[in-house]
Amino acid sequence: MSKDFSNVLKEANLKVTPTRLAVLNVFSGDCRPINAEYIFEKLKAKKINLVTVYRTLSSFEKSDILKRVNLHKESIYYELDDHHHHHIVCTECAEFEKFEGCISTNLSSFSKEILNKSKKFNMIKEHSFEFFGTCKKCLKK
Amino acid sequence: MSKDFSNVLKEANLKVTPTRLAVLNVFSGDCRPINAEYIFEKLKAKKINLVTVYRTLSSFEKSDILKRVNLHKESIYYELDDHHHHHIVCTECAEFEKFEGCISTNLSSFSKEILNKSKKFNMIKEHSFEFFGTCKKCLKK
DNA sequence: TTTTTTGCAAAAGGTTTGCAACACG
DNA sequence: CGTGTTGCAAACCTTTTGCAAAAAA
Repeated sequence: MSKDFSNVLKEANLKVTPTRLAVLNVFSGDCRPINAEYIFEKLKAKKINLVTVYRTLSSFEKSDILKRVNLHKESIYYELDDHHHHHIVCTECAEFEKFEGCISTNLSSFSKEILNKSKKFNMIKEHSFEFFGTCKKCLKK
Repeated sequence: MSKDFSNVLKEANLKVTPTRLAVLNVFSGDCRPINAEYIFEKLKAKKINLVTVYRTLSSFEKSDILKRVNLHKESIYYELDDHHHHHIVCTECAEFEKFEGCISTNLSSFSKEILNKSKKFNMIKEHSFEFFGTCKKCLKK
């Protein structure tokens, strides 16, 4: 059931440890944004310290294995930095959904245009693009 | 130098107090996303409690006077909810810049398309769209 | 006077840090 | 064996809450 992510870690110059492999497996298991607390709960049986989870997430982010996601939530959410996509997020509950397309075609020309007009910036590294709404369940309440 | 925002407060059914007027003036003074700490510092002379600043921001957000902005920063940023725009944010420092255009033309048709495909959502209330990069000053370092 | 707002102190979250013990390579 | 990783305890920082005093309408 669990993949072997040793090579991912080696490529990132991170030592292969049971903790790190376990954390990566949580991400590949439910492929959606998750936070430190969630991983801690999922791995409770392995008695991994919450602090270690935070440090693991932080090092994975630096190594571009994980990516921070902005969900307007109280804590920091990450997901595997594998393919480009965005989210619709429910502002009432924890529900959300991925969507694959971006603003597609004209994004790169749009960002060039922005940079041309900009006095302070001449480089864009990434962008956020999320929709916020109320999910069907919350609408019924 | 300072505008009178009494009517803004009255329309929102909020009582007109010196503290609230002062906070609104900070926002209209530097029109950019700011956080509680910043307002607290700006109004230090008036000896306004930080807790009060938090409560003020919170009530302004509920009344749609202010809007939360997602800047990937550690604390919550707000700005006046007057006209639609987005930001380029420096990931290295506090620098950022507004830009007026949105993903413009095809945003609404894009969001309809997203909702058609979605199983969990049938309503979108708002969206985030921010560029992240390194500002010219930070690039030089 | 009634209700809302404010200040103070304290608590609550989420996240980070220091240091020593441990484990990967 | 050396350096990177982990656990534990404690600190930190931002934000929230409870309660009583003060101010708005």
